[in-house]
Amino acid sequence: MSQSITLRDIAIALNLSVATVSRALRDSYDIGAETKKRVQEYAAAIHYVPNRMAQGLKVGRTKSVGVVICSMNNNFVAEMLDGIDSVCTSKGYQLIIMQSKESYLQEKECIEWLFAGGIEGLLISPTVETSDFSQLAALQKNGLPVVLFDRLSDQINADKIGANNRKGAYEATMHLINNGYRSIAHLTANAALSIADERLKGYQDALRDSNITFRPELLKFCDYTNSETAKVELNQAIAELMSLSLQPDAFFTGSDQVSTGCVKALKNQGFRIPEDIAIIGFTNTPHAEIFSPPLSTVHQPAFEIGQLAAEKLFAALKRKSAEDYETISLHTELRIRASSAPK
Amino acid sequence: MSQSITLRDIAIALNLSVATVSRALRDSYDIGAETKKRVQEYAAAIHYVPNRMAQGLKVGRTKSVGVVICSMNNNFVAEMLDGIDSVCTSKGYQLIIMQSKESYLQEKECIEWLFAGGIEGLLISPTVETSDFSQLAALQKNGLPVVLFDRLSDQINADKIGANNRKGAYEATMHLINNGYRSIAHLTANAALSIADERLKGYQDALRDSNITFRPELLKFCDYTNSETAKVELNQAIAELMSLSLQPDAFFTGSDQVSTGCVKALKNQGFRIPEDIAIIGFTNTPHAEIFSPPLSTVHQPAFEIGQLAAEKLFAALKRKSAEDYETISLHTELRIRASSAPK
DNA sequence: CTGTTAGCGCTTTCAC
DNA sequence: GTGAAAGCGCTAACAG
Repeated sequence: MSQSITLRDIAIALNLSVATVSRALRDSYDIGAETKKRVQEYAAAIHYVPNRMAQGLKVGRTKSVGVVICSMNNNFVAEMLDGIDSVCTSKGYQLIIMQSKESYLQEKECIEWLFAGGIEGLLISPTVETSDFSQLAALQKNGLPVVLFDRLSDQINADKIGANNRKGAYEATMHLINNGYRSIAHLTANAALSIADERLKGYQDALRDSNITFRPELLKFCDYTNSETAKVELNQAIAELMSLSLQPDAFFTGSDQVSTGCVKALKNQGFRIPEDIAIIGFTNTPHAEIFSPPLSTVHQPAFEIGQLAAEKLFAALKRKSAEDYETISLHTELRIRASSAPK
Repeated sequence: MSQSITLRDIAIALNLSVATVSRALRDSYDIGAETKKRVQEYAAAIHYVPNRMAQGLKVGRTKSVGVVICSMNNNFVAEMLDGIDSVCTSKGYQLIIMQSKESYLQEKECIEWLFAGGIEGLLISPTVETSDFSQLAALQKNGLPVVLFDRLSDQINADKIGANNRKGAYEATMHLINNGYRSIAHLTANAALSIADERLKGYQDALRDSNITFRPELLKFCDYTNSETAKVELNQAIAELMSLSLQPDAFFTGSDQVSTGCVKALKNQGFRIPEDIAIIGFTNTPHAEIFSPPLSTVHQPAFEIGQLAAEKLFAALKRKSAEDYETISLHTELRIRASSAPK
């Protein structure tokens, strides 16, 4: 139990009242310059830290915002966080990051912890499991601005910032088709994710527009919640696809983990890219260009998503009475490399 | 300003006293089952969240620990955080992550924010700029357990968990020497970092033990604090090295960013790996095996570093009177791939 | 079983 | 200019 230094300690040491010390530290007008200096120097010397719990209790809320993400174990999320961070820093707000690890329960606890700790706003990218948004809605009603980013949901009314996944997926699939591929498999993340669904739709749009019939056996969902089983699952999915009588000639992969995982698995199983199988994937890995072969990607404006989400949050913070919610989709960018070279 | 629901609100609504409501929610022994149920159901229905600032003020500190890292924009850090997270979750503690962005000032603010918010322990990997540890020391004296991880420092007495960087660097350099390379350049991160220093020492140890004279012109520091200038700096460093009359035949790279950056830069400048220049680097990128060519790496037990650091923290939390500090170095692992094939 | 009361550390009127 | 006192929301004696 850490015994912190309190205002009272300083007051006693300096033979002043608690009120005076408080005012001196907050640089209040009506405190003698001499006293002010004495107090401030003493406080600095003993590394006094005001108890934010007491301060927050008294004064309302704290200059901080919280963000809840599932995991930051990939570059895409890290970039979004950087975007959020840049805005918060410029506004003089502290950013508190918590991981939900794809667990709805853990997510609830994070949200509660953050709210109970006095954040002024919340940025969240929900877990796969999350379908009940009543907790968030309740907090919103209590006046807490909430912004969803990346993974969005219709279940809640709020500002939402994400990538235009459907369009990105459409373009990626079209690119493969234009390069002569016709049997395009789609490997993607957990079906419950909004982003997975949108990407699937984009993929199907492209097939339809190109008069290619959608073959359900070419669609594989890989649950990347558990990274231990994920690898096995992915390897199996690929094995199944590649033993089809009508083998696919290209993969469109719908997530970061699946994309890089596929390249790894394909190489391990002895397939050549793009000769045996072409591939393009949704991933922001900065290493795509030094893969063997360089990996074509659908690149998401991760930093911008984070930035915009944070800006929306601060805007909502300003106007208090939030009602005119907005959903914004940012454009993705096709980065064509050797892995999807013309057939 | 979010207006939260308080115990008083519930008390009034249910015609009870605040104390009774509090006890009912904490499932206290001496509350009627009926009342308890009524209170709990009502609280859940209106999504009551206890104000942690008030709670913390009253009861001491909160079940949470803080971690301050510079950036989580790389896999190594993310893995360490996962290690920390796993321990915290199993102990029922919340983990609050804050980024210092290599700024000493920002770091100070993070630490202050966390402490003021009532964390019970602190895990920290200091910034490049950090040389004054008096803030941390003061908090320690106030009873806050502090554990350093990855980036360590002699300037403070605390538990410290890191990789055996010197040995890892020694092994990597030896590996290159054993494979026939003699002009081994060392590109590494900011000189101020303890880990950079240790890796440099390991590199020099290996040269000495192999009777190869250390050539200062083969040593390049690349400041990766600013990722915009970093790329330029790295490209220039490589250009300088490769235009030496006594050109290097191998690189030993001392950090995550430098390692992958080097591969990129070398390829861009048209050098073949390992024919023109071999390379082995300190990095935990999960993609090393699908690089072109697959990149030899010194792999750090990132998850374990995080795990051990967190365990040390909880141990210190238990015994209160921390004094017998320990520094633990975990072994790194050489992962030999094609980029450092025999000359 | 439930209510009353005090106090955690801080800020902020209101006195002097 | 400085001090005294109230109160933020909560918990924990102490009463009843």
